[in-house]
Amino acid sequence: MTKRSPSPEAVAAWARLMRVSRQLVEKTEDALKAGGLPPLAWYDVLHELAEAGEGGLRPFELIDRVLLAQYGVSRLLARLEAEGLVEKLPVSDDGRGQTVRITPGGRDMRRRIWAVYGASIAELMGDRLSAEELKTLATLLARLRHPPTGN
Amino acid sequence: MTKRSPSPEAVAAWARLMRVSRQLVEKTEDALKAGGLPPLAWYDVLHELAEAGEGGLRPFELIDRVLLAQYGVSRLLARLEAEGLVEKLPVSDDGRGQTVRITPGGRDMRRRIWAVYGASIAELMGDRLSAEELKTLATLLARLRHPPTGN
DNA sequence: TCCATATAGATGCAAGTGCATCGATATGGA
DNA sequence: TCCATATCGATGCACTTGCATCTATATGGA
Repeated sequence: MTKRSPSPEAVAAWARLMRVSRQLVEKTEDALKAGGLPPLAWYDVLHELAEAGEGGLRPFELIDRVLLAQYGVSRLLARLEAEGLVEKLPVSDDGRGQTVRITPGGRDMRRRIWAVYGASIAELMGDRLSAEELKTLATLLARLRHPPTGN
Repeated sequence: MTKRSPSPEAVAAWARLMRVSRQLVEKTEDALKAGGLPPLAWYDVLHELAEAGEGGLRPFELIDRVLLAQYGVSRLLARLEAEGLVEKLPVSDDGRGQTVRITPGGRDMRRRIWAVYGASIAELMGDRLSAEELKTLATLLARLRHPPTGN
């Protein structure tokens, strides 16, 4: 099988995507640090758990949602639990598993992170592109998803 | 100062951008690993040094180009040197500094990485969006750069 | 029932990263 | 000239991540 070459347009778009996404993450992480808040990954997990409600989520369900490896989820949950932001409950019908639920403290932390995170998004994206442009951008990016029919 | 809230469009575009960029990086890093090749960051540095030619670059010049912290560049260069992919030369007019130059082995490695990297870009971007769409995407992303007048 | 295999989640170890700081040289002003 | 300050690059230490593997439980077929 022969290796293919990307078009100049594909390379240019790739380069922009790599560079800009890293810049935006860095800016946002810096803002969180400046506010004495934990990294973005904590927000992602707390957000998913808040959405999930009282039923909580199984760790393996978090893996694809937050795009973290299995051991990454395991260790992140251990840290969140140590901070009292989530609690782990045994699950009755599967002795191997557990259910992870957000605590009131976790909801509060999620809110505090969002105050900074949301402001960062507003500044870095909302101020720079119109609503129409943002929709176009999201649509184009959606076409790059993996798997193509997924999220 | 009051914290602002991002528009739904900004949040949606942000979420897509974060998720897709991470998926693309992950896919590409996986392809490199599968080929027994080093991470993307190595390519970035080798690419910049190849572009710079025989004159090479000072480490501090690499910092902004590859979006790495000072200590990140320092240690990455040490690894590249240990692999014989770059060489460090003293610079006559500044006793603190050095010039880093790519070696033939480094150029070869760059080529080998590109065979996989380029194919990955072609598959992940070129196959999914038209040239027009790629241009639109790159243009929109460029508006998110930091600093706004920069790269 | 028993056992081979699969799945959920945790973890030891090596490698990478962030932070703070260091040593060395440069620079500019008194 | 001298010294305070700035810049270049490296590094010790703590923490995080990746990889491989482990333990424990579940499942399905003979």
